[in-house]
Amino acid sequence: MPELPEVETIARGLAGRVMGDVIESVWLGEKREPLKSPPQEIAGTLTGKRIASVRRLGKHIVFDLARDHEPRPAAQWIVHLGMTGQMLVSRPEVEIAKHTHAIVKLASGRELRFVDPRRFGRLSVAHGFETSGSEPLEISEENFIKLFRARKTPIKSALLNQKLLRGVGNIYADESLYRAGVRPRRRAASLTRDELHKLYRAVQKVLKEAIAAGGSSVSDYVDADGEEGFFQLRHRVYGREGKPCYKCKTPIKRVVIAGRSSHYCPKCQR
DNA sequence: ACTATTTCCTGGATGC
DNA sequence: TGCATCCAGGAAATAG
Repeated sequence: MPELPEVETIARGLAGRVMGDVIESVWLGEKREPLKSPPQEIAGTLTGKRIASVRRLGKHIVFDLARDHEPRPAAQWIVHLGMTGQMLVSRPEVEIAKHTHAIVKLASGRELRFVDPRRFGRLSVAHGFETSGSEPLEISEENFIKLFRARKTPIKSALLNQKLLRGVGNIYADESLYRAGVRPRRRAASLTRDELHKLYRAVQKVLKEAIAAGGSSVSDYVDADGEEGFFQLRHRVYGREGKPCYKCKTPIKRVVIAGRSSHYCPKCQR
């Protein structure tokens, strides 16, 4: 499931392959769920535009679209991959995968294909796209600590709240809390300054390491080249229910918090 | 202004 | 083997 490190990896891969290319035409499938903007608006905004840049914002992929010969982007194509979404660069002769919801033909002859079996992903267009929340790799420690002050919700839920931090999902929330030694059910406001300091460092460390590893490949995540990441090999708690903690051998516990499976070591995390 | 719960989706795993 | 049921979860919608 693509979170910040996976989306960063994908956006970088896409930038290297389609930046500067021009969109010739757009095909959108029958299903309406994957579209957040009306289909004519998406097709109309994309067609004829040059892809000036591709970047990540939270868990979104942002394609900056410019009119030919104009340096400033006139619009953005926003892609959220949801859980099972993939954005692939394909040659036109490659067979169209099941659950392909959009095909964008490029002047270079290749195609951008959006494939998403579960249809939790979303496509939209925008002008001056913004999202709420802070980038976890850019926020200052002082502002990070302020985010959680006076919040009654479990720290795990607060980490997943995109209006606070954007880009942290279930895997990296669990991995960060383990490294910070904090139990996921703790009320956010109950964390001490020292625990918040450790959590700040842990979130940044985990995200940076995961980006360096090309993300975590669980379920069907692959990057723009169809390559898997390998950070899943370094997960210390996520997906390790019942297995021994790497530090103390205590079996890792799994509980459900706000409908999300949450993994932690009952001895190392307090 | 927050917080908690429900809903959307399909493929893979599980159970009988 | 076949069929039914459950589960994964990001974010929006709904309810409190």
